[in-house]
Amino acid sequence: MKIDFDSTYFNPTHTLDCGQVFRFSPYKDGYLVNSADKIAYVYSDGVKTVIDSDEPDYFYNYFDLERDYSEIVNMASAFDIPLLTKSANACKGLRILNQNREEMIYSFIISQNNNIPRIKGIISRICERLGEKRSSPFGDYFAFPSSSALADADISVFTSAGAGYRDAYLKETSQRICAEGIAHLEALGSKELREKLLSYKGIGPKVADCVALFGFRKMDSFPVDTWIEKVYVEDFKGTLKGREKIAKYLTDTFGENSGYVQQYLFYGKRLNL
DNA sequence: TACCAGGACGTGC
DNA sequence: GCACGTCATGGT
Repeated sequence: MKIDFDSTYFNPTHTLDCGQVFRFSPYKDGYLVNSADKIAYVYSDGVKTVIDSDEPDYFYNYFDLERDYSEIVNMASAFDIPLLTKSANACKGLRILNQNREEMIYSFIISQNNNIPRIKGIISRICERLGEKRSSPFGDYFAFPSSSALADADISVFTSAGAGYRDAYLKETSQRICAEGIAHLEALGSKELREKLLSYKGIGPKVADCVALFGFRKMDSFPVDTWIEKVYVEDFKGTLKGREKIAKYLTDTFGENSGYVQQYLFYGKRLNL
């Protein structure tokens, strides 16, 4: 089943390449996108962006298609910060995804002190080895492993996939989630969720903010990594020391718009706009 | 070779 | 509470 959307505010490249998602690959005129155990083919002709999937409802929500991103771009421009205005207008089609929560937890544990191409490779190999094989009109693929599959796996699976020292974090946190589930996280407010996430092995402030933002849609989260730290120093002329203090300053400044602003700035800085 | 990448943990103070 | 060393791995 296909659904289409105005491509001005839905650009597959911007949306997938901005660092919020790690499981996608070029395919024909666009990309194959994997989330949890699902797959979609997304492509654009410059006028319409099309989602082709057996799970249209899931991906309608996944790509946040109910939201009007013209308002988001206007909001970002209104702050009158050069990099932010430039990035928001160059990346009008960047949308914040609603991703699978457990997948976000494990993916961003892997992301720490790592780079995006390598993160994608590690996740891909873990899916191949522990995820269920599925078939689709676009070919076979692997689902993201369940927490029980991760918890039961020998730790060497993570190590040999390239996870390095993060192997023990994956093992320990998957065992905890396998035992506790994550349903109790869903009702929490941003602050309480962040605190709870920090109690998992391998989740620190930055990873917690990414999980809260991309998995739980807590838009008052502002993940501060090396790139945002660079933005803070170079573009904001900030003088605060320490990522936690910088994150507090940025969430105080941008409030419920933090998540959108963060992605524009992160992607814009990486693209050297 | 040393440094960097969507940092977090353990220890010492 | 804060500072600091350490933790795999691949690319530049």
